[in-house]
Amino acid sequence: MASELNLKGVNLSLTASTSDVIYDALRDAIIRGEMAEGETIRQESVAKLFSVSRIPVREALKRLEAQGLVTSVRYKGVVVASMSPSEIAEIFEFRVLVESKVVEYAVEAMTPESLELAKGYCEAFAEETNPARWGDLNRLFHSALYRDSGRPYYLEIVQSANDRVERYVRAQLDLTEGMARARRDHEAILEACFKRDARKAVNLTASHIHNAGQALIRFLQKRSEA
Amino acid sequence: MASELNLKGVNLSLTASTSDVIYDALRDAIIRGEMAEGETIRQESVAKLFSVSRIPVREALKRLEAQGLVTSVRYKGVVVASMSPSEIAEIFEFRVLVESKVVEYAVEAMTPESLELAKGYCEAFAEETNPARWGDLNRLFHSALYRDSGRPYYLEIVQSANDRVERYVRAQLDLTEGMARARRDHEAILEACFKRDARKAVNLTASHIHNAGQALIRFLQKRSEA
DNA sequence: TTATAGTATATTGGATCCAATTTAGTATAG
DNA sequence: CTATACTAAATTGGATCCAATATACTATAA
Repeated sequence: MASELNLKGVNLSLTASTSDVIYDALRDAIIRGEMAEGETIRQESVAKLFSVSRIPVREALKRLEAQGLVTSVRYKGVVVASMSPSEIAEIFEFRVLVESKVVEYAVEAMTPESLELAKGYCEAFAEETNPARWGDLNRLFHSALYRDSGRPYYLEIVQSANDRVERYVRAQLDLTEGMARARRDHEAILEACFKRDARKAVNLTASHIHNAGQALIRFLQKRSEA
Repeated sequence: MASELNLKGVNLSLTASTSDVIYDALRDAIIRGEMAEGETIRQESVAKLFSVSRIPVREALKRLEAQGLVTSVRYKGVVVASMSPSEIAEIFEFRVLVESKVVEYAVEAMTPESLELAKGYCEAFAEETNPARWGDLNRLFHSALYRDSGRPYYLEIVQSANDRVERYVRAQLDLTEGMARARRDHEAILEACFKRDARKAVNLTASHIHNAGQALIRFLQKRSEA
């Protein structure tokens, strides 16, 4: 019957199958960095965790594979995908290209509600003391800025790209300097949006993402040398 | 043991599972337009076609769903995804943005082999009389131009975007004017690449995709009015 | 002691079976 | 004749079972 309930603005479709639930949970665990890269995901252990058979687990894993979040080897299993610095750098470069465009489209169309929403997340991000929440608030802030772009496909792609590097972004945010810089960047971007200064919002978004990527690469190289 | 055989430049990994084979076949059928949009795909009929059970079919369908090529409704089945003109227009706009960049990166790095390959496909495209082959040659030509970009992630995204609109592009190519225009565009782009004129190659690629998108939208609107 | 062969266990891929739900079809009431 | 309620068939989602393969372990030989 596809009944739905709308709760706190979150739309929970009751048509979700077990496989969907498992997909969401695994995706969440991966992008949050709760599973180490290279770690193999055992079908049986996931199945036990959710008290189901391996069938829906396997379907969830196929979807994660299609999204590039895990890689699979026949008769061996799937492992959490790991990315080389150059792969990460490429994704950040791509994000600069696409998210800049999305902001450009969004700024002129941005509703007062979206601006307020973004402002709220920006403040919450700046005030949040629990590092575990920074990643969420960071994404919520950017999503709020993008939502009025009128470009659902771009947003889908942006989400997918962000999923792949999310774990590294979070590691970067945990560095206090990374966090401080992100906070300043966010405030500047938000101000440009309030002023409907598309050009400025685009440039600030581009450099925000670019700089985050550069810092992240430096961080990863430092860590690999140690 | 992951043995592989390399045949005519195509790398056939023998590690492919049944589910992979089915995924490839269905994806191919969908993007070639061999299945009507909105058509529901019955698990059992696909399973019979490949003489297997529904299990690998379901896994293949999950992957297609993650790629956006089909949409699924619980207990009803999956249907071949259909796109509205505005969704198609968005993808073409996106392709202009991303593929232009890819060409820019590729032109300077393009090897003589890639140039010859592109030339070969360009000529084959121009001379091919069987419309069913135009779509393949069109994609092979563009892929040849992109392959030296050094941006595997961009290429992944470009492929995914093209998959979604491929069926419509083919319909457009079938219009003789569409084909004639594509041929001229290809030759001009190729010439710019041979001359290492990145700026020109970028501009030509952008307008090539842009114009194809515009023509396609007009075509679809005409057809819907009739 | 170490390397190798062989066996046992663990794990994945696929087939078959059952449950939940939808869809098609039929009968009945108005 | 049409609309509705009921039943049967078709279809999907999930569980359990079996086959194929990989990994871990053990024993044996040098």
